[in-house]
Amino acid sequence: MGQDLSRDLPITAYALLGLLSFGDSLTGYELKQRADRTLRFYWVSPAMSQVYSELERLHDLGLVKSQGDARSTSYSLTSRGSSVLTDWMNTSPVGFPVLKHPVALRLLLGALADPARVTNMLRDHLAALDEERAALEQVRHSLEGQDQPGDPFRYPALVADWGSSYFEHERTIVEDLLRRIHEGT
Amino acid sequence: MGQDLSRDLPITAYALLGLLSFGDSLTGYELKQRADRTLRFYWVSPAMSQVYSELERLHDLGLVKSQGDARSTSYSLTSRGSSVLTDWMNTSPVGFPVLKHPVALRLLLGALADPARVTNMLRDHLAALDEERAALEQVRHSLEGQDQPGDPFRYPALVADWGSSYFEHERTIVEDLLRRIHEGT
DNA sequence: ACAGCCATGTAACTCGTTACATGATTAC
DNA sequence: GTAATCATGTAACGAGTTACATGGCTGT
Repeated sequence: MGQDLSRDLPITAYALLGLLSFGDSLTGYELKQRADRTLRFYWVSPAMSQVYSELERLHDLGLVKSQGDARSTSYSLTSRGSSVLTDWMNTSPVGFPVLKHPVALRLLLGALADPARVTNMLRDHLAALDEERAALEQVRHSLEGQDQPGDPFRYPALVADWGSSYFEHERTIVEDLLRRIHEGT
Repeated sequence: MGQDLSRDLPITAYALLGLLSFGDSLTGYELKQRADRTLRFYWVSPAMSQVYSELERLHDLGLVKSQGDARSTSYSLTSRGSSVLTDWMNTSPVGFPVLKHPVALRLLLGALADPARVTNMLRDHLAALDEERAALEQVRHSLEGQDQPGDPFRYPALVADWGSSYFEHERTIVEDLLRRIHEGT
């Protein structure tokens, strides 16, 4: 029982530690909500069941401590957890982003599909993009007033701006593509 | 033996079928190279071993046919493979992109890291971005002359332009972030 | 001779998902 | 009372990875 301390954790584990690094104590359920609100834009929001199993592992490793009963347990970082996370931030190899883009993948094969399907797909993507962007901007607004240098949410604010700008630009690209597809017909 | 025909294939299987939909016949090895050159920008380039196992499954399902011996086997689409792929293009739910962005994830937690580390990370990301973009633009150039409406590589060209524009914009965002981080210090 | 590429696979393993199951608390 | 939300887990499974193993062919 327990975990092999010599093995590296998956990045998702560090991400969850990161979500716990803002000073509060969260239940698995709340942690999942926070992941849905923020983490999902730059990483992935793990399934509920994975949140619980990951918390169990982190607890076994002594990186988080729990309080409360079986009915409702909340977790917070231990000092070891905090130092492991800081160490990961400072020394782990970063790597290049991986994008799984089902719209681009299908556009690549656009010749195989009904032309109307391609157009609809891109239009639907525009709508989805707007929705996601609105959700992200809501998060961004909730950080206002605590987003200046030295404030606790400065970095989350920077990342949220990054995401917004990404969504905004993606919109203009897709609009462009729609135009190019139609002028050529 | 054989595969359960009622089950859906993973998207990666359709992606591989898609790479075989340009009329030629490829070995597993060549298919992996094509994935490394193109697919990796919008999806993921599967490991060598997965390419082989996926090809075996597609063969079992009658979606690709093989020619050659055990020394070197090349695969091409069957008409069933082609119609399954077209059907997937026209009817499958598309879904929103998933981005796993280790740089953004770490920037979110930037407060925990050495400030120099954050800066270096972003600068390294700029360099990596330029490399990736150069690779993609090389692909794009190889499509020139066959990228007009009606040409075989029109859609791949559109997607390559999408990718280029994405890399370009990501560069400007990161440059902006670097500026914002330094003016606030 | 030796390096590097072409080519094909097997085995073990982890991550992460979906489906399932349970029950308490809160709001209407 | 009943629906939604809060809360926690188990089980089965699939996708995809890394490590390993093999061997032919090509260029120098």
